Amino acid sequence: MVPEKPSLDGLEDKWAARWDAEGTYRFDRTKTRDEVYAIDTPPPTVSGSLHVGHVFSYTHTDAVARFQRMRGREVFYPMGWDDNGVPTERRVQNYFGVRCDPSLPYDPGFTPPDKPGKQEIPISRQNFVELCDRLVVEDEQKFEELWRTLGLSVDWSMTYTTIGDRARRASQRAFLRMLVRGEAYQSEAPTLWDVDFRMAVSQAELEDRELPGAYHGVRFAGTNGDGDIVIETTRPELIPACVALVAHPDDERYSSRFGTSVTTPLFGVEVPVLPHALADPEKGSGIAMICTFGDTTDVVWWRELQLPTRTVMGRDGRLLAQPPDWGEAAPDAETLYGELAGKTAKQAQARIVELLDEHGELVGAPKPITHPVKFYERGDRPLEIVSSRQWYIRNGGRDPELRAAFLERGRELRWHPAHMRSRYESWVEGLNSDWLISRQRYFGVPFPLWYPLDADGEVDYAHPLMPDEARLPVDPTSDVPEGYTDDMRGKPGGFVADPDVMDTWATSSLTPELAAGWEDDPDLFARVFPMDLRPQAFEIIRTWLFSTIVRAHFEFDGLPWTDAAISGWVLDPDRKKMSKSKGNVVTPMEPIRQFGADAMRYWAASGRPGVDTAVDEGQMKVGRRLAIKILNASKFALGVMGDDGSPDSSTITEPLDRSMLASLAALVANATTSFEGYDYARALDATERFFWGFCDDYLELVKGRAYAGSDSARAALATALDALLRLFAPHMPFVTEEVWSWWREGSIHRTSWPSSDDLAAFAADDVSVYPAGAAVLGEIRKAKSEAKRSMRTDVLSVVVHAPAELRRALEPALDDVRGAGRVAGPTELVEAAELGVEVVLADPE
RNA sequence: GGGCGAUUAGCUCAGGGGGAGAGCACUUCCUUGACACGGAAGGGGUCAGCAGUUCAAAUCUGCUAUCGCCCACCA
Repeated sequence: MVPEKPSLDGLEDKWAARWDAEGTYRFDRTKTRDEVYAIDTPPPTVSGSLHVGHVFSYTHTDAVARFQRMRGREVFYPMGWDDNGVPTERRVQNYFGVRCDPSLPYDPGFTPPDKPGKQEIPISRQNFVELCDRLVVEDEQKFEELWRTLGLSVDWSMTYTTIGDRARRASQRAFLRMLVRGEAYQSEAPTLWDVDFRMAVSQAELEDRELPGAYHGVRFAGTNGDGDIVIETTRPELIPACVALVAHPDDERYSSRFGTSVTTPLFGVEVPVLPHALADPEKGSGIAMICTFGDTTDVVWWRELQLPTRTVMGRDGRLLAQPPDWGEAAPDAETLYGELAGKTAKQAQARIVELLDEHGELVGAPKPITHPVKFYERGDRPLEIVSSRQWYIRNGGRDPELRAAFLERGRELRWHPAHMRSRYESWVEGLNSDWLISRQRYFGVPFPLWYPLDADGEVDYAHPLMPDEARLPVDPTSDVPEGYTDDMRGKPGGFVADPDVMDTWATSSLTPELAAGWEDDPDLFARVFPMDLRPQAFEIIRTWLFSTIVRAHFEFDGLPWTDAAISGWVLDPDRKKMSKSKGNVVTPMEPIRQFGADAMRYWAASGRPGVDTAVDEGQMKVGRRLAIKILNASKFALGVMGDDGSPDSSTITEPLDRSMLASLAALVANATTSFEGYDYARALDATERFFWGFCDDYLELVKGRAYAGSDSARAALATALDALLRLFAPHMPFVTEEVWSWWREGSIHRTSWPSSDDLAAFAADDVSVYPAGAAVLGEIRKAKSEAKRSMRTDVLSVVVHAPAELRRALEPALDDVRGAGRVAGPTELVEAAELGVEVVLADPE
């Protein structure tokens, strides 16, 4: 039933509801692995705001999903919600005005105030987690509404979260198995530490920021009559933590001093002068002080030169109240240290520079520089390095053989676009430590471990108590290890819980296992794992993609998927990266309402795989225009072709019709190849190009014959419309479904992708009739346009000058050209080297 | 410092050894029986620069410049 005046209005709501009611995208779990196409959907961070970036990359994946579904694969397309981790924790704090205090007991009757007060209310860990759960549900609904409006073909009965029972169970089970196999281990070691979050941070969460600083020249006095050595440091406040000086072994300025010692300024602590290849003669004065710990190089030196530890930096970012163990020191060392104790790094630096100056130990004026400083990606202050006990997962950072294995996994994986692999490789090659997975947070998956206490109440970390897998998930702060009772918690001879939670990536790295029902649903798991596709953005290759490979490699000795499709960034209209802090984030619902979901998807699909793409309302308008064109062209085709739902290809006899279908066959082959290579954009581009030509030229050429009742024209229109709607369906699911419903049964999204086989009867035909007819018609239009006349103007005569080949191609289409061009008089074909058309128009009335 | 990508019309971008392309914007015209939420036609480019390979280079190779991103050891 074709409407009088087709419209895009309301299509999103109408079809989203229908698809939901009819289960159009429901996963059929009777299918076996070889019939399934499984997608490891990125679970969006629900505490984040809705963002056009979401629309962009999820549309790409959805187009691929729809293509695969039409190709006959049963698409496993679940949706996850990432509600685990620091962003959610922060959001809950701000939203409810609360703060987690794990020492408090659970209050079952606690309700947060309507509006957050000025003072954060301290609540127990369990109360905090409950508020997280509550907020997350609200956020998930907003995302689901967006995805449904956008037309994502996910099976909404197959959702998962990264903090729910299943996720905690899977994370804990995976961790325990790694612990047993020796792939996870704990270690007391210097760790990058965020002093505001009071949390250890992994290499993958670091970013460098350029900060202003200054080289301070500082004098170290020689011992045994040696001269002074002047070092340059950007962190003079760490002088009390100095354990040695170090210079390059070949540096002649210092080679005579190796093996001697100097004393630190102010504190008079004797430290050795040592050679090490990592010291850069070009930097500063070429000799550096090693502190425990100012930077990661200090850690290397400290470890390789086996230096003592003199800790001054506290976990709160302030200098410790007590000085470190210096052994021999200047008489007033402790007094001087007292000037620094309790100060932040910045405050301590200002004070120690004054002290150095007063004591004449400062050489020259500080020289301002800017230098890269390591930050936690969400943090506000530079990271410090503190020694702490943490859990690690081996990732090849300290093991060349394992590193090679992960590089090999990266080569097994098919990357789209291919060059994205180099980001993976450079990351893996640059790893310098194992993956630190413990976080000193409250909201997350707890480590499922307890530690025994000996008779003196000392914790025995070397012999963690593990729960049986059947008990998972556990919360060790409320659950009790086998063989103990709750009243033994914290008592000598009893036990204590591991206080930490896992890094959010320790759970996210299991999304394929989680979505597939690992161990919880073995039947489903066998049908969908390992998966086909991981779609994701390039900036989390080092985290999400790599860590997912690590987990599957250890647990299943294989890749978690065969293909990775890496999307680019969405930039704001001025091509700046969008970020909350810049305030240039474009929210997606408004433009979807304004232009329509298909138009929004069109914009997204026009962004090439892996290429950064700017938000462009112009492209959305073009998409809208295309959607409207599909409605109107379909209306026309259906209007003239009768109710022929299944055209008989044997009636298509006209060379023009056959020629058009021959080029359509080529288009189908092209779009199919593009989609198979995950290039949705190229598929759409080719289809769109064909379609506009089809509307401008073929529909005009065939119009007269179709009105006159030509069986060939009608069947060709039906064949072409059928195929074109299918080709557009992955990109523009709403408008194609709407048109499909005018003349076909069922959903277009459960029909098959057009194949070259469908058009095989025409594929061998001469494609040149159609373009020849179109070219001459174009010349006639041009003549009318240049004469500033209406396209309705009658043509008195036409002389076509053309080479023989073109004339031969044109001949069978001539009647249609004459009809479409309103040529009333004679048409003559003349030999010429190039196409030229003489057109004589009727006089204006 | 190492790596990846980009540089094509005013703008946004395709293309990838043999005619320089699309959309937007711009100009002119057309209310025609699918479409004014239209349509037709047109103007506009030293394909960043230099060198090389080739019968032929926007395209392949090398170098340079500029931009973006990733990585790297904060003295």
